[in-house]
Amino acid sequence: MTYSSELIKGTLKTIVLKLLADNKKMYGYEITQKVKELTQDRIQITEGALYPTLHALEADKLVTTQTEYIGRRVRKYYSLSAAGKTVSKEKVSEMAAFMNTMALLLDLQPKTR
Amino acid sequence: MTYSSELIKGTLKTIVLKLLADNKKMYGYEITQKVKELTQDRIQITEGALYPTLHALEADKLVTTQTEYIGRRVRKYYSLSAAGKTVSKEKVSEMAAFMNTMALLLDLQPKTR
DNA sequence: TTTTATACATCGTTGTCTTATGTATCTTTG
DNA sequence: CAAAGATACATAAGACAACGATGTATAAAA
Repeated sequence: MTYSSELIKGTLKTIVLKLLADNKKMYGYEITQKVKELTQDRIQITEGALYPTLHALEADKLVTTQTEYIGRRVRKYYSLSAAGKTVSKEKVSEMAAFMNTMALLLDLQPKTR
Repeated sequence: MTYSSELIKGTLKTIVLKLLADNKKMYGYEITQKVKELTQDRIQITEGALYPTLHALEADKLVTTQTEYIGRRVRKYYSLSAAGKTVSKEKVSEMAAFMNTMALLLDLQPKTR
């Protein structure tokens, strides 16, 4: 089962930045698999969404890249820049605050209980 | 302070349905003010987003409307239909589940603590 | 009397994601 | 061994939601 994709909108960049903050370097396909695994298949990142996002992060200088070859196959690793680390933290805490507000609004038990 | 609006995307319908579940009948402007109040100005619903959403909910038969006049000014009240009540509950619990998953993914303290 | 608040509505633009498509290599399986 | 599936990148067309601007109109406050 997957969430109605509407909810996931706007969270992709945050997810990617957080994973990179935890893992030093990751490549695109690895990110999709990691998210699938961590969320027990509940969130599936499509490649059509991920790659443009990674390219945007790179254009914004939030990540740096390094290409490696596994046999003859290309693998493009992404790592957070200094700026990326800052933005990652900001995005994650913004998400946390937003979730608390939503919990309040939707009358769910708030985290501070 | 307002959240980077990206996060709010996809949650508007859920918010509206939840408010209507709690309040029997509300009109558009009232909804914008209620959300502002409940979230202490952290979430601001714009009219350009709200009215089309309300119209969509109506087209989907999730809400019924009734027009009233306050003096000479029109006010359009929205109420949940039976189907709307069901969908409201579904959307809210989907949102709750999604938030738990995101908390897990972002390594925030999960709600069950 | 002008500004602000209330109250509705639509429309063009933007941004994000989906779905589809394309290329290529490597591994597993019938 | 051939086909299918997994790994790995990428782009492009289209859908859809929300933003920001704009418009109309009434009521209240400054």
